[in-house]
Amino acid sequence: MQRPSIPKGTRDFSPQELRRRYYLMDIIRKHFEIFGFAPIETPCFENLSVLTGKYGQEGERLIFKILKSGDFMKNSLEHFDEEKHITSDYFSTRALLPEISEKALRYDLTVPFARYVIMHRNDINFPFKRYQIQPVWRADRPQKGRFREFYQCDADVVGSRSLWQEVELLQLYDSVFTELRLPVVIQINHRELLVALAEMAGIGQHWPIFINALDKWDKIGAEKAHQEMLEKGIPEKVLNELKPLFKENADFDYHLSKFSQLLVSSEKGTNALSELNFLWKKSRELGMQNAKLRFNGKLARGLDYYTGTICEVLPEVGASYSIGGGGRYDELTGVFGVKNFPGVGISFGLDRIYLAMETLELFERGKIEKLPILFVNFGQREALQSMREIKALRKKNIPSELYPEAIPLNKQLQYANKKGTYWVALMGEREINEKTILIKNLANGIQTSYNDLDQLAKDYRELIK
RNA sequence: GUGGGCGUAGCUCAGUUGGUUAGAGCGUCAGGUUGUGGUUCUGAAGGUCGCCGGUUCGAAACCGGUCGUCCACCCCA
Repeated sequence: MQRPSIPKGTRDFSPQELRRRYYLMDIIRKHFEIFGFAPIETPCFENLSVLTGKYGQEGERLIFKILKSGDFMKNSLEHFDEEKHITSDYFSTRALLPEISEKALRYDLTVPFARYVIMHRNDINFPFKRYQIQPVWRADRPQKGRFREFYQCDADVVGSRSLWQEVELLQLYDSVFTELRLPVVIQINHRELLVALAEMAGIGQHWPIFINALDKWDKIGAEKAHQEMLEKGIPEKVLNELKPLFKENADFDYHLSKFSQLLVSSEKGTNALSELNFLWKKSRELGMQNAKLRFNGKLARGLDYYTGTICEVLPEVGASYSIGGGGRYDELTGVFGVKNFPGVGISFGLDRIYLAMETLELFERGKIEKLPILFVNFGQREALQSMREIKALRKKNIPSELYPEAIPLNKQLQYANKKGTYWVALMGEREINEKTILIKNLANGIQTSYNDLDQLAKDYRELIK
């Protein structure tokens, strides 16, 4: 017999894990609503044409394509006989793709949202603030903190160029991570600043190459990055000017003033810097509860569609991968042939937030597992009386349940213990006669006799608060 | 797409230069305990050593292939 398995990079979620995920989702959703975002959902798969050309070369490769259902190869093989196909790369994946696939799993939530906005633009009241919590799929090779199926929690605003949206989104990040008690650093940069730098470096339209090398600065070290840029044709003189700009541990103001001096003659650069300055100043005046804002001139972000401010969230400790990211994309709907729908948005990476929370042991059991009180089953007569009490407790929103069978008490306690139950209720002959309920706290073994259901409910509510 | 590590019980892993019948801890199940769990004691079940081929008198071990998995790069949440 064949052993069953699941595709690599996917996971089953068991009760304890899923409760923790729901806890995170509930908090994120709550703050989305408080900030005035409205929920939408889009299909798990889109027409392939909606997704292609939006994510850059790397991203394109990682889109999961869905095979057509028909017998499409039959057609292809007929064509194969023709001479012109034999000489071409007809059977290369690229050439074959339109023949075998026209749909794909969504790669992120932003592009489907842009598609949604275009299709519903006559019904939408702009500026439109939407949130979306759904899985996305990437045909990446899995590793630590990287899955092929994972959840994104996105909040985006479409229809406003106001920088107050950016300020608000930073506040949103701060609110969520403050409630989660997860210390984070939000790194901020601006796409136009990078473009301006590339222009100054004299490599104009090849700025992605420059950005890519810049992005490696932290990973491979300043010297190697320097060397790589030289090889890519960036003048030594320019590099020497740039170097001090990427100084570690310098504050926002330091960076802004240094860049301003360098880019005085660049309109793009000056504009980007004034936008960054606005974000920085307003965020400071409003105040951030916990999240720390850092300027990072090396932050690039690979997705093609960003045009303005970009940001990335990292856990303050044990930071190896981002747990959120976002930015402004003023031209995204343009690729669908509709202009003037500027957008800006952020994403929370649920799975990575989960990992960071787990590492720092920030999941509190009482907040996450609202486990029911288990009533022991002593027999038919006691079970009926237990069910009466359970019904009353449930009406008070106290989770409770009856063990379904009258097996020996130690077996029932064993079950409760494994399940993680906080309280077991014993209602046997003794208790029925005395009109009481005996509560056993499994954490410490202490037993308390209750004759008032309201008091019992109140104490339990306190316990799982 | 590129590079590396690891596949032995449900889980984590031992297994000597290749040598008879493959082990431990945890977990599971049964019992000591039919109104007291989590501790403890006794016992039991559980394996085509990932798969295919090769070397050998003999392979869990060595070689080749293959599949799976984890990690790193690229990129990203």
